[in-house]
Amino acid sequence: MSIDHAILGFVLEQPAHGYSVKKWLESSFSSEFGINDGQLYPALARLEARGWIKKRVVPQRRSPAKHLWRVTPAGEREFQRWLGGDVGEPDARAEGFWKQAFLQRCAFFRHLDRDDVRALAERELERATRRGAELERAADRLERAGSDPYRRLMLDYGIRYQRMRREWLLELLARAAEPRGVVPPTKQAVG
Amino acid sequence: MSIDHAILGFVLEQPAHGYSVKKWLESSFSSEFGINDGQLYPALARLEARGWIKKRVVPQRRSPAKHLWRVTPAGEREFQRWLGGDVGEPDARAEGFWKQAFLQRCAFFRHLDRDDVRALAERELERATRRGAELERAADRLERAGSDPYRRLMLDYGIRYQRMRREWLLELLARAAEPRGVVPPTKQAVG
DNA sequence: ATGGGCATGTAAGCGGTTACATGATTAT
DNA sequence: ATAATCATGTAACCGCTTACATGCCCAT
Repeated sequence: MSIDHAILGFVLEQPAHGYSVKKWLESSFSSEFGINDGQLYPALARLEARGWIKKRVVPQRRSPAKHLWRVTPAGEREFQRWLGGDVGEPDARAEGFWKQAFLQRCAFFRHLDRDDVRALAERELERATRRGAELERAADRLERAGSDPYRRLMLDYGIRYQRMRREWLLELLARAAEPRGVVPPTKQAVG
Repeated sequence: MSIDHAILGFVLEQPAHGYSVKKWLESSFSSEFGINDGQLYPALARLEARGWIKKRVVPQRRSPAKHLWRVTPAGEREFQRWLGGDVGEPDARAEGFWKQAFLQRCAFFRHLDRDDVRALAERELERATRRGAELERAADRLERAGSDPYRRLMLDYGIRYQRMRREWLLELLARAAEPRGVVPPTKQAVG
């Protein structure tokens, strides 16, 4: 579910084979954002089964044949649907990088027009604000109950985290408001 | 693996039955830090199988019998071993609340002496610093490559996150240095 | 009567990681 | 010699979530 649309987005920008998607993720961000073989190849198979991508097999002299994937029109529609749609409530227990629906989408915001980006960011900002307020209420309760200071600090971690998210979202909103923030998508085959 | 020791720690403080552990987590932090039935009861069974907890069945008039769990001496040793041991490299993709080994341990720092807490926190601080530096290098690379500003922002998210962690850890270290930060553990049966 | 609280569990599924499997090429 | 790079995949496992199952009590 989660990673599939990210892969779809990357292949949409640059028709590529599995290995190059992997390398691209690792190089363009940081090694830890790379994707796992055991997840990458099954994901490509799923996307193909759904009719969202199609492969062209390119035989190699020495290594296994490359599967050059490209996104079908149906895949492109699906990607746009996903990108503009509602993110849903964030799963507080899954705050990993690619698991964070909003952050994942952020990788493809240049394919979305400014107003949609602003709308998504503002909704996310509301969520961060609400979550922060909840945690502050919980912290007040702990404070009044005279609890263990280390447990109080655990909530403080969450409070700081949500504050950081709000600040980051405000920065994103500011950038989205700039006159020439959006770069047109490039389409080049890779590998 | 992960949640098991947290449960062990809670039961060590207050011998309790499953349902009350659940309620306790939800009430003392925030509803989202609650534990799932499908995870709680199997976890208790695992802890029992390992000989770390033992139950006393308390029949109820109207509801199913309560299983009052308490930690065995072996369980207490295991808990101390886990609490003081090395956390290991954080899994960057699992940044959820209970998945974060350091944060999880933080709930039980009052059972650890100040020096151990400081040592753990300083190691964690080093990690946050290192991760932050890595992300900043990656951001520089993106900057030089003239990449999509939204993707640059994704890395910024990580950078801000690690900065937040550093600040929080410094606060924790400051608290740990205070004269009377440590509250003696309470032991009361609950439910 | 309906839903929530109390109290215990089980089963199915999902996303993700780790390890396995293959095999030539190139760099240290 | 050894490891890393390129290039594809499969299998087993793990932690967690969701849904199911039971049943009594109390408040609305």
